[in-house]
Amino acid sequence: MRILVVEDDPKISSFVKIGLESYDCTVDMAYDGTIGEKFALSRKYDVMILDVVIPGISGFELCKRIRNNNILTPVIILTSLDSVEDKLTGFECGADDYLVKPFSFQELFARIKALNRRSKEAFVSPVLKVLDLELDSITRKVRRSDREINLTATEYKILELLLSNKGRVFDRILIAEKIWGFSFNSGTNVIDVHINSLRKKIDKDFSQKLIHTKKGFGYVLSEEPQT
Amino acid sequence: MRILVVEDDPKISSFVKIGLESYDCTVDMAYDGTIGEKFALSRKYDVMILDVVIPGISGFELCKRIRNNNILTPVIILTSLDSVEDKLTGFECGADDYLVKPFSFQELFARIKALNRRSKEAFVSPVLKVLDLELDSITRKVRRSDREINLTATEYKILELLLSNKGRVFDRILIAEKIWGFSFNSGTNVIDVHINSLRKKIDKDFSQKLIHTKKGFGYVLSEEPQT
DNA sequence: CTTCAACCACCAATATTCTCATAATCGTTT
DNA sequence: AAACGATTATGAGAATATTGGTGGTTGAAG
Repeated sequence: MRILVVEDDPKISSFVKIGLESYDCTVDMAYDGTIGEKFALSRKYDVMILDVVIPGISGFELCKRIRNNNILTPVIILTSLDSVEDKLTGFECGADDYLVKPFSFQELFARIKALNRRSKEAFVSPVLKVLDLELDSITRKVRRSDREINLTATEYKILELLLSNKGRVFDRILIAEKIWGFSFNSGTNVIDVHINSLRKKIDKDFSQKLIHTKKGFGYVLSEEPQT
Repeated sequence: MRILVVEDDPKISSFVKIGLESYDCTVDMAYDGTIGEKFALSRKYDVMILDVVIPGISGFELCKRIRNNNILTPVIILTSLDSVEDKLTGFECGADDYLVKPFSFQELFARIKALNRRSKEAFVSPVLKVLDLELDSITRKVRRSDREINLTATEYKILELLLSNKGRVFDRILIAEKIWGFSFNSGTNVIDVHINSLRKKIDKDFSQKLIHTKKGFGYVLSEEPQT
């Protein structure tokens, strides 16, 4: 994890730097706002930690400029300014969190992780999970209620598609495009057959069905019982 | 914005509820953890605010269960437990923020906005909406006043057409072209029949009608009662 | 040679779409 | 205001489309 710290107090900055590095983070330090801005705009970070009262431009101003440059990296304001007004200002400038000094390093790190979890999470999760159905894209294993299920390649691909877009309705053309790479419309019911065998393996023995038919449209994977 | 508040202290919960509602938020309240869980798992919120020390299951446990159910809604822990250990526990349970009582409502709301700003980015589901009627083209779900409505393929297509051109009058030939792909004029009243069944599902139980007839022309979807 | 995944063709069950006959409504003219 | 014709609404059932499921064929891998 790469982190930018903009802070002029050498004690605090080294305290933070050392702490973060002990958790395998790469830390860039800036001791004033102007230098901080150069870092912030030129490199990509996972999180930025900004003090407010620093030489050059203030942390608030810096945060604003970062957002004006369309950089969405999570920002934590870390400052001794503890009034509600200052906190509101911080959030208005586009900060994601505001932590008042003195602070516990553990709390700072927990907040960093929380922010980071959120920005990563949406993208890659090795295990897709809906209810008690799990698909591990690393080991390619599928389980329902901890019972392992053996899927063929095509079944797996279809399930992965539906599972990673839970709630989204796929029509047959779309499924064909995603699985076979081209759109052949109809003349065949391959998809129906594969869906059928998927259902046998995944839904048959469970009262809570996961694969639903949207008649006239296609199929969805959803935890809600079909309407 | 729809918010769940799980809090047993009536003073705090009404304080929060009134505050949020003055900012146009819809607030659901739960006074203990078990009821809170039911709400959290059955409805969709933009943010959930959890106290820790509540009857039934604790806020920490509740947060864990929410995450185990793959619900990514931002969670703020709001509690008087102010030790670093408790904070760490909160974040470990999957919370996004942790605010200690006593707190300023303004700060709480700023944190809600900050979380919401970020979680909105990832989640864009194009929803057509007129008044309390919503059509989600990804999940193909249609709701009126949060009540889910089941439409057939043709009904859905017609509604989508009207909804995405709210206020525009479509004559039958135009509707036929858009839905069936070619213009067959008259000799049939299929469209009337489908409009009729659409109305039964969408307008029948509501005093505010949305589908209107322009005699001699065709149909419009509009929120204004027609002249 | 055997096995198994992938695909295809078909049937029965079910849901949807459409036709048609009739009732209700609207606009216009008397 | 009443009456008329044109237009639209509606219910029922017939016609059609969609889908779940089964069994069989192909072709590739071991």
